[in-house]
Amino acid sequence: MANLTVGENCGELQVALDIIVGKWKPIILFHLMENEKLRFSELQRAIPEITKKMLTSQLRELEYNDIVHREVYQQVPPKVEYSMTEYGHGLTPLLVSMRSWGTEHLKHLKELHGEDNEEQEGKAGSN
Amino acid sequence: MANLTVGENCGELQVALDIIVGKWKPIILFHLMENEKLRFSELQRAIPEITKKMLTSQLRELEYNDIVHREVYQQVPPKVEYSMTEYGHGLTPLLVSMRSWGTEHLKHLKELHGEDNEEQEGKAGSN
DNA sequence: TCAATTGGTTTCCTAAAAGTAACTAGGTAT
DNA sequence: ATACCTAGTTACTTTTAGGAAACCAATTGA
Repeated sequence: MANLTVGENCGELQVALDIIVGKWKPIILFHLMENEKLRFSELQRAIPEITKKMLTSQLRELEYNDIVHREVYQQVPPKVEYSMTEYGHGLTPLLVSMRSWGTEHLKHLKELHGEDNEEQEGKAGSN
Repeated sequence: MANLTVGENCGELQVALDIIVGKWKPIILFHLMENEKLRFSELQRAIPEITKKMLTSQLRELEYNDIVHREVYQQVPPKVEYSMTEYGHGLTPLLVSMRSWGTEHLKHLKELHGEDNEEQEGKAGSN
């Protein structure tokens, strides 16, 4: 992981970030945090906008990182269940903290900029 | 912000994520957390690999979100100082927690996969 | 007169992330 | 015989993030 050399101390933060960024990972994780076990198709139904490809790839990355467990039942039609690992549950407090901070920040932003301008959202629009 | 409708409860997490993702934001934030005030050029020197364009855009987003303050001195050659806002300091615990978690996770990954395979790093290499 | 200074902006380009849609296996129900 | 089911994979396209390099303005110092 090349970014480890970037900063004196922030490579580790990137490690944490890498696990939860990816447009779909947070919502996948919250569903798994709330549900104990979910089949592939249940996740698909819970997150209708996600494609199979994305769901698969995000789950595989989470599996690689030992955050979720993948249980394959040898039967037809196939059945695969996903669940948080014991280790993965250690991520929960962080996720919850981030969500709380985000909730407060939304309010803060509305006070600052008003809730009208839904366009720019801080991405410094030009370029 | 379209993602607010994605999940019942994870849009807020995305809000938090949006602020700290971006290849350079964490390191910028850590420098500002440690330094009280830094000029644009000091940040450039502190993070040599970053381009002006990236530094500018990341700082602007942080400024929009009231995390950093931008102070312009009307003089030539220009002088601009960046610092964490009071509000921005509220982000520090989260950043520190994420870094800690990342540090531990690196160890965990090495136990699982060994420290040899530096290639894939969980991005599920095929496609 | 001309280079050096700072804090940018602008245009163009590449690489990575994400989306679309078609295809697959193998057993079951019609 | 054929359509349907699940949990994917594959090939291709679009979108977004990020990078390289040139340009700029106003003043100072040589």
